[in-house]
Amino acid sequence: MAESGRGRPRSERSRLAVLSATADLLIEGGLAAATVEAIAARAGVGKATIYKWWPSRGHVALESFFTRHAATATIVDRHESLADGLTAQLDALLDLMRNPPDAALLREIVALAQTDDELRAAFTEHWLRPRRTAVERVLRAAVERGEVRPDTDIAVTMDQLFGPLYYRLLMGHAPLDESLTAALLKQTLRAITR
Amino acid sequence: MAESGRGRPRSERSRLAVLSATADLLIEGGLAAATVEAIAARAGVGKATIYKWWPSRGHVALESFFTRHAATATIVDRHESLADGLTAQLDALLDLMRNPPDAALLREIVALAQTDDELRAAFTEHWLRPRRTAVERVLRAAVERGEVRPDTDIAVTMDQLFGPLYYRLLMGHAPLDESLTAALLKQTLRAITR
Amino acid sequence: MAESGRGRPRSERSRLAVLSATADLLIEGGLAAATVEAIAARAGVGKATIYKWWPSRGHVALESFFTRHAATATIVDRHESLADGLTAQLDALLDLMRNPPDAALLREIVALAQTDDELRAAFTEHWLRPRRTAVERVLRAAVERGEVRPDTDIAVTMDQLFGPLYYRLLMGHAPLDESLTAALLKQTLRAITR
Amino acid sequence: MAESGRGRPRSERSRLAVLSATADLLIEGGLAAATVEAIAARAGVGKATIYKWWPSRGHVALESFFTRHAATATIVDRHESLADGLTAQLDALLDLMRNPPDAALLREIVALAQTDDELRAAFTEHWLRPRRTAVERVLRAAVERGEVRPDTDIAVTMDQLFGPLYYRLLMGHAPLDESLTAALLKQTLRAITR
DNA sequence: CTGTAACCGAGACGGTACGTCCTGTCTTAAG
DNA sequence: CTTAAGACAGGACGTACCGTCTCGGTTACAG
Repeated sequence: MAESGRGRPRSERSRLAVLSATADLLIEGGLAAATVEAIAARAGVGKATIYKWWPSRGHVALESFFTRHAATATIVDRHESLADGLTAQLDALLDLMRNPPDAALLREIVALAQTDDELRAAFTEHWLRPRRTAVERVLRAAVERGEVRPDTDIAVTMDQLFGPLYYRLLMGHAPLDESLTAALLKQTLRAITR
Repeated sequence: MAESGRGRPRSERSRLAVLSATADLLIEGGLAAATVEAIAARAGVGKATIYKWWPSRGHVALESFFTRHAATATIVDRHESLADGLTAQLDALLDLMRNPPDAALLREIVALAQTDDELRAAFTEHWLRPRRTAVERVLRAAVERGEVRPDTDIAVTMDQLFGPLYYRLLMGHAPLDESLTAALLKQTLRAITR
Repeated sequence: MAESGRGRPRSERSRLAVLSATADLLIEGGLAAATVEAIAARAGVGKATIYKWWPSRGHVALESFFTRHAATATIVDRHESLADGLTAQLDALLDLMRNPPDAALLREIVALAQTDDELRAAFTEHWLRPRRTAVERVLRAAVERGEVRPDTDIAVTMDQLFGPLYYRLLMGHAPLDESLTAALLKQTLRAITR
Repeated sequence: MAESGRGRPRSERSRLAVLSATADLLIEGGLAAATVEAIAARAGVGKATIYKWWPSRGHVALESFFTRHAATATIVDRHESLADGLTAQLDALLDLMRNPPDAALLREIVALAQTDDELRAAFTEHWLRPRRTAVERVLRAAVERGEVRPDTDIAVTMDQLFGPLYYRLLMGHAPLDESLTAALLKQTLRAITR
């Protein structure tokens, strides 16, 4: 009953200015520099405009981060072997984590998400889920082919693949070096294949 | 000699008042409530005294947290079997993570540590390391007994045991239920035993 | 055009709340009690708002002080005789200095002004200048009437009228009693009239 | 009754170190830099030692200031003429006020004295009084010689001589130039001589 | 083609916490 | 009993952001 389309529409111009300003600030000074005030000033946008379209600065950063890394989520979609499929996903994530600016941002977003439930949900939904879904497809295909034991707990298996990467990223107790994904994969395959 | 013992000595009374006030605030409102200002006010202590002895509020919270959980680090010290030794450590950590106040605090400390290198180092050193050391001892003993393959990467194995717990704690993509440690253990043992 | 009138306009409500809170605090505890923090708290205003519109707490106190004493500056504006004109101005200032709260505040403002150039300039401009201008007009009129010697140094004459009052106020070496202005006037008239 | 000479005597070494450190700090950064903490640190003295022997930092500064300017108080002590005696005193004070570091310190001491009654008393007693006494002696001698009218208010006369100097020093509304004392003297003599 | 609703930039607002500085008091060990 | 050292409680400082608000002005659909 007339409710849509009335009034001035959202300015696409502002949306892009915000995301671009945020990306710049993130590069220059990390999430700490991407305050709402700084973003608004740099983008030539009112603070209220930001609050109107994003729930918090974390969401803006997240959207900016997603935009840059949309591709890596869906790397695996072909009839790859189990090992190749998993390797592709893990290496893509490891590469990202080994790029200092990306790693810093990822860490800071996870940090922010600990005190911002909405952000944590968004991160889980739009960052973790696609990657887990891709890996899950690979694993389920291998189960069907009989390569992987049918009683395997898929969720736990994925946690044992991804978990160690985030664990090292966040805690810094051990390096995220190139051999890591191979070692993870080796042990995991031994655990889940017949 | 001389140089030490000069001047008024540090007040143990204040130290305890700070830690006690912090513990109260953490319970009541989480890390967000444990501001330096609130701690100082509640403890009847000057802010400068806090800054003098702790580098940041995160360290105060960390010390308060450690004090409460000092015991769990060294649970395993007997001639336990491989499975029992690992289970004991993992379950102790899982129990802590399943206690909402502890879980919330742990998450917030990890979050703070992402933008406070000194805090991250302290957390790694005094929280992660003792637990990893205990598990490492169990694993090495099993290697020597011939239970575990000698070419096993101990560090990666520990990451596959602990990592998934922190991963689920921080991301919230899956529950931290009682069956988790069992599943982790089952897969890991299959991967590392002959 | 444009550029002015942009953004939310300054809140008159806040301005008045600040001045009123300051006046209260000055009465209750003198300038020492009128800290920026206390003013902000009492006025229900953010500290930043105070810093935005006043360079220092001294300026707030000064404005509050001015508001109360705006009238006394322009007492003399009629065709008064030389003696009456000067007496009116001096007595008005002496009355103020003999009122303990006003005297205390005046002393403290002068004190603050010694380490705050901007405040000293504001005090000179908005407190001293109007009073000196009024007296200067009286003196110049008397010069034109031939009552006062034409070679009289007007500035020094005013310093000899006002100076002793501030000198006694600030040093406290002698009382500011009612006979003071009469004595000052008597000697000064003897010095400057033919 | 044994009461004196017990225990360690006051350290003259410390007293001098404090005064010397204060003098240095006053030169370098004015009274603002001469905090009790800074003096103690520079002098290699405990803060408590300062508080034990001086009521406030203002008194330390005052003593340091006095030490440097002890001479000027008693310039006049010979059988000088009225004009010469007054001129000598006024010019000595004006010279001091025209020396920027001295002027700044004098202003700041007067400022501090507005909120420190003990300091104001000390300043009046040891700074103003000797100078006023010297001038008073000159004036009274002139009265006795019949040069000055016997009904002259000596105190007010001195206020009209000294007051304008402090007034200009503190308010800065007019310069403290060389002609000032001459003008003051000219008018004052016209007012008080027969 | 005019009214009106939703948007926009600018930026002021009340708040909260920050980390620093200084005060005046105190608690040691050394002399 | 004084001293140097220096820790202590307290309190104000001036700054930085937060998230909300109030302006004047713009945009575009609806009547």
